[in-house]
Amino acid sequence: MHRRGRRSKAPNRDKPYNGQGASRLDSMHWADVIANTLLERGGKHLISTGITPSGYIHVGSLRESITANAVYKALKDKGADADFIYLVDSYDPLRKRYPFLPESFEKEVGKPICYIPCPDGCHDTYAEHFITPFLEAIGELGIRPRIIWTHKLYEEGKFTEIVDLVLRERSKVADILADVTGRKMPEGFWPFSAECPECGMFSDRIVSYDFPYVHFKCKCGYEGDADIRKGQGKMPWRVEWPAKWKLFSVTCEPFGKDHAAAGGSYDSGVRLCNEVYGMEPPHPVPYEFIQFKGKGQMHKSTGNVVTGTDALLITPPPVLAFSVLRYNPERHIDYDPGMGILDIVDEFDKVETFYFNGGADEKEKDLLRAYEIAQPSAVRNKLPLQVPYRHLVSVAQISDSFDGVVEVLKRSMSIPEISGEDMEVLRQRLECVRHWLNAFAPESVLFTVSPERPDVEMSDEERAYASELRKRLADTEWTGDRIHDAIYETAKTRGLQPKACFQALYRLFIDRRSGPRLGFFLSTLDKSFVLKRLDEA
RNA sequence: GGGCUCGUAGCUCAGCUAGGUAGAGCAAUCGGCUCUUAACCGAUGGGCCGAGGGUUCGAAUCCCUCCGAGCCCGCCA
Repeated sequence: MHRRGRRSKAPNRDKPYNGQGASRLDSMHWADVIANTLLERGGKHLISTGITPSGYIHVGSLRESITANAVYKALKDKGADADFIYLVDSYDPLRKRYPFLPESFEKEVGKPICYIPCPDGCHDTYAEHFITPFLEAIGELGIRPRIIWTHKLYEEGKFTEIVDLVLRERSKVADILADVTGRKMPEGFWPFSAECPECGMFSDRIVSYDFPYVHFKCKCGYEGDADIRKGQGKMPWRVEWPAKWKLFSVTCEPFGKDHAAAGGSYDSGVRLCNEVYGMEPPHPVPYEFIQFKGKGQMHKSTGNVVTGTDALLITPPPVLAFSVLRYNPERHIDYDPGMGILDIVDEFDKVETFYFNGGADEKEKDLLRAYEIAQPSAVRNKLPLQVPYRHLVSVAQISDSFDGVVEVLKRSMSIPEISGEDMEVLRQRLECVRHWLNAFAPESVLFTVSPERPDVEMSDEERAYASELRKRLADTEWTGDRIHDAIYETAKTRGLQPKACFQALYRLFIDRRSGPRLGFFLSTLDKSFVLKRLDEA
């Protein structure tokens, strides 16, 4: 069905890239499928998503933004009238004192996070403290929705009509919730909690309603009125979520599978849309969570998580986006922050090559599209410089400075010159490699070139070998191959096992018994440094 | 009690919404001037497609059942 619609579009409208621009491929990438479904509904489109920034925000939430952004981009690519908003649920109460919070925050539990102070004193509020780095992170991914703060919506009275509606229809709302969740609704259920001016907590002990005032009693003993026009209270989650759909006319929303379960909040939202709000519910895009391999399930509440920011520290942004976009949203992702990350970058580079140079087969077209959508900004107009990521892992450990790394790369890969754009990519990737080496890399790939001769024992034989190798290398062209040859040649003439020679040299340079391919490795080092070290053997 | 996803080569997964002789990457093995070491190039090996049944001329692909793994909902968000 979507196919027909797609075929009717002007074929090969424009041809941005040499032969493989994926945007005009018959991509059936899931983002395009969703976009097509939305287009069949016609009209304007609003993608909405959001979060309650109650703690450190993990990569799973990054998936939500990446997913929403992909649909948004796909719509835009098809010329649709589309917009994308991100709702920061800043008016939600702090659920509990999370382990990462000081004890003093015990008294803040129950208050809206927009009125709780920043735990580190670096932001104006608790909510800002946690959402700011997250928004910066998605910004790096090129995701820039309109940011909307829920507490402001309440303060500005945007929800007034809807709150009035649900209060008047409260028995209907209660019936729907009871029906969907299968639970018995409490006696005096009101779809509203008032914010107590006395203690700052929310109270759901509502006594009566007479527009615009909700009369309530607080646990703290306070009794009074809350003005629904002035942000003096809020709807509960299951009611508020569809209220946002109503307020903004949301047509599509990605959400975690927790909301998607039968009887979950999407189900009740749909019923409320149909039976109370009188609108068509948004097209759902349920997505599965991302798990960091070997780290167990992540939970916002434990604080013991790999945050979205952390993920970006070790993963180049387009690569992270790509690694999410390549899978269907409902598929769970095991994100391997260990060696696996090297594979995913390699995969990304391979797809990148296909994108620009062609060679992808039919089945890989969706990957090309994923690559395209993953770009934080416009797709480059030709194949970017690709430095094998694994090579970068070695080089990063040889030189501390960026310039030094560039130097080594130029020498070991014979790259004539590097464009500004490529330099940026390189810089970004190098940063990621360094963070990865610090935090996630397995011990087996780590090494340090000792600036001074390491305190290792060398046998007479090994010393003699080093001495002869030094002589030979002095006249050797400084390339990996030649050095490699020299190492073997020397071993041969002295009747030694190459293995033993390798180990001796590794010990001498990095104080280990094994390491990166030796010839290439030494070629990345300064020649006089190498000769000097051999002298010191 | 209910829902979702997954179970295909050692690992990560394609292929399954157009049923027709099993794919990729990584790993492994072997080669690249008598040279094992984590760049690069090339080659090779490796899978009764979780199990059982059904539909079909034909099923990894569709249907049913079962087994196994993970997660979520039935508090709150």
